[in-house]
Amino acid sequence: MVQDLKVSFMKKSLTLTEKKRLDILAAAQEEFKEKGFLGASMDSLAKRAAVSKRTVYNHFPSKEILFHNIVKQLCDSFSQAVNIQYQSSKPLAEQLHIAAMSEIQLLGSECFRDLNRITIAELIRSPELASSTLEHLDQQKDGLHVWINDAINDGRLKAVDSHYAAQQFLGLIKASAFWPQLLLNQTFPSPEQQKIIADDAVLMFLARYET
Amino acid sequence: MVQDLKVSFMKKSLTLTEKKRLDILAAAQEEFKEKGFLGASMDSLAKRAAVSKRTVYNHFPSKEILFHNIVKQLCDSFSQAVNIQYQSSKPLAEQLHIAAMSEIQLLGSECFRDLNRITIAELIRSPELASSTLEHLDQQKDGLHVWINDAINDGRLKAVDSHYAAQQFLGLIKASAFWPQLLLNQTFPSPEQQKIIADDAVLMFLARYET
DNA sequence: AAATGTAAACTACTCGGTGCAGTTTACCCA
DNA sequence: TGGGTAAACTGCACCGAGTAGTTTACATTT
Repeated sequence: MVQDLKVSFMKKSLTLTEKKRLDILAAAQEEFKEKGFLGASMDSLAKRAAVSKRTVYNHFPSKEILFHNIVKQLCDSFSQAVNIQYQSSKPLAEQLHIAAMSEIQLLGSECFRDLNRITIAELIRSPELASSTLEHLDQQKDGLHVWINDAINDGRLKAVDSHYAAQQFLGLIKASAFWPQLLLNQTFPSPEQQKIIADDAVLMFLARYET
Repeated sequence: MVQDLKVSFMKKSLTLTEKKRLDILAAAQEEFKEKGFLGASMDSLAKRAAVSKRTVYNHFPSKEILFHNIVKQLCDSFSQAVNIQYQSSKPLAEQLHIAAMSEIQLLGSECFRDLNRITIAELIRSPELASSTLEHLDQQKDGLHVWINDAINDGRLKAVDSHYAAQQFLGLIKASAFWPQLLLNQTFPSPEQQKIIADDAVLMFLARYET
């Protein structure tokens, strides 16, 4: 009984304060996504969250800190990276195709798109503001580069700079499934188109690098 | 003699009012490049140009119009597009390599880099603000897509979507010679690296699409 | 009744843009 | 070559709106 009260009390106090926090984060994400760091207004943001501006400042001491929290939150939300484990028993094409498809999935995911819409514009002019994005931005590349190294050591790929090769592979994919969507608001490729994009990337890559 | 006088006279008269105009444009380009459209300040810009703010507004009625003039000026400065003319008598690899190299040259040129630093950030959030860039941004792609169509009609490339194929080819190049420099401030590839990038792009492309 | 969270007013700016008085420059004509 | 006229430039004050962040005073809850 006493415990029940205590639990519900703590739960409520947590959720009520915490709910405001989440409301603020959600509103801030929208605001930053729409208007960028400079364009976003703390007043408008507070209104969006249906919360007093003072409450915003109770949770986040400054606009910059709030921005960093947004970026951090978005980074965490897709922490499961594109994981590709080299397997010497399977065909390279099969493994690469899986990697390509999961990369495309990542590029198309809501949170990844949001993260990029928010940070890339800031990245161009103030690297420190969006610095936490950098590692995440190309963390897939690192996974792929390890896979390529493994395949090279296994004698199944030509000995090339694995970072460079990974960059090529991902560039091929992003050219169709990332940049046009980010910059030109093109629609994201359909599942069939995704398959084609992945296939083409794999074919081109192996035609060049397979031993 | 008379002509000399007239020339120097006209030159002087033009340059003095026009010089201010050019000073303003130069200062505005720096300001926008450093701080973006929102971050740029008309006061700071006027001080940079060593010109009264009123004079700025005498030449350009608003910040937005000034911005558009900057973008227009930068676009015009590399109006000579990447021109690739299909020639059935020459090897595809040779023609593509030339196209790739001139594309890389364009990507590395000062004015093109400036244009992109200024417009891409705005492109993400306010397409209309940087709309004039769109055509120029991918005008090379259009040239390449015509070349691909010609090669297909000549029976030397498989029948594929030429826009898509051009996108792949340019994506391959941009992955190494554009995006890392724009977003991560990486150094531009050396001439030897450029040659490698171009070669790889050509090899991959032809391995996939040559008949 | 105490405490907390709230809204609204407030501070001390900066912004884009304008009005204006006075100065400098450019150009034409005598 | 000199003088006059018109245009352009200057610097300043100023406007209204909006900014991040802070204070104050009220209301709701427990």
